[in-house]
Amino acid sequence: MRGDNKTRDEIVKAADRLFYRQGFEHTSFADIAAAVGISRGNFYHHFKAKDQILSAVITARVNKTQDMLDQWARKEKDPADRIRCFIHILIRNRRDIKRFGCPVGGLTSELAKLNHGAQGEANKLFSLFRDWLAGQFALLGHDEEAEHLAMHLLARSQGVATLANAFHDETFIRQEVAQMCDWLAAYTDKELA
Amino acid sequence: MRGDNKTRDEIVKAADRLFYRQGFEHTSFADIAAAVGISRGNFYHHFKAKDQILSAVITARVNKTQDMLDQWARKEKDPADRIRCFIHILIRNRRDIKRFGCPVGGLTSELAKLNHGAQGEANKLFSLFRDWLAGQFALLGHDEEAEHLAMHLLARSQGVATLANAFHDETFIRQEVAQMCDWLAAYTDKELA
DNA sequence: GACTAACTAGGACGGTTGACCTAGTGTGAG
DNA sequence: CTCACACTAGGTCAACCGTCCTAGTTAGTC
Repeated sequence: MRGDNKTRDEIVKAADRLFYRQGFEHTSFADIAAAVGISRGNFYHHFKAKDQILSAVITARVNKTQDMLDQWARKEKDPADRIRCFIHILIRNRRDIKRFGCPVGGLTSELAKLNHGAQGEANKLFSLFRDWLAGQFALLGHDEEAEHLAMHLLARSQGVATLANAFHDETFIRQEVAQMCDWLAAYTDKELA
Repeated sequence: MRGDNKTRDEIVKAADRLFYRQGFEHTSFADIAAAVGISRGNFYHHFKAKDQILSAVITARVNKTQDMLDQWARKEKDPADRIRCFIHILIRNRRDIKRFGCPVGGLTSELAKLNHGAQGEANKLFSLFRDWLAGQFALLGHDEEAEHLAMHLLARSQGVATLANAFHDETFIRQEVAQMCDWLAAYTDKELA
């Protein structure tokens, strides 16, 4: 099969999953190879080094995230509903979050500790959410504080994920999501008034 | 020197620092030995395995944290002021948080990904803060919701640390600390009213 | 059917890791 | 003084890591 990226895609998919569950450094080529069902030495035909797999994983996550944000913007016309879509990721992914934490925060923190060159790339994931959220808050008439509101919401989601993971507690996620929605309502009521 | 734990204490101190800055797995015996200025093979007289160094580090952190909480309780009589002490750790440690994130959350997340046996031990750090904060909220007359208020505050601090680290932003810490104090004031005003 | 290039398998490499061992040093108790 | 033991230095070990290499297979093109 000429130019077929099936194997490459499967490597990225397996690496994505393993990086999330075990962390980047703790995941070896042997782990990924076993998950995909291919030989170890085969990697270097698709990727020159492990860092390139990381780059591919991050790129895939960025694209997937962008698609998700676009979809929310298409589906929901009210910016407040769009923001609620973001908040509810915590509910939708609660099982994984409880077991493995937040994929974005986890990778970012690890790369920061490794002082890895791909830190900037990984941060694009956070920036993507931040800028999109800020855009929605601006649409709600909070231009001045839009970016800070976005950062605030991002931070709260992040903290909820970390603690839900530490305490293996799903209930806490539901409680905090409800509170975040209340918090959001206080900002949307202004529009109605 | 019989029974002198000086070297042992220095190993724990250096390991503590390096685990925070580089992560547990990414820190090797060679790193710690270089930091302390001793030989590699020397470790096994003080610790049987790397995991025992981790245990010692966690125990040291737990004791240090307990002392800090006791000190706050001794110094401040108003529970609200005590909680403000907690919130202001973010300000006091802003430099390190910006560069290395939260020591508690970072270690907990890493051990969770490694599925390491010391997860429970590390979580004691979180529990310590949670229970102490819950105690203060109870003193403020919020018995029923004390634990959730404690978890809420813990989550927000955690999120702030993660994002400050990701975006290398100290200003964000100050903004969020101010907001957390405002949030706290809403709960203390009830007492005054 | 022959040629080319994409793709795969699996072994070999240098380097690093945690762990272990042994020979040696220094100090305090008797 | 001398013996015992806490302590240290540094080498060795197997296991694992990311990387690289080569031989073999498959599949499109002419």
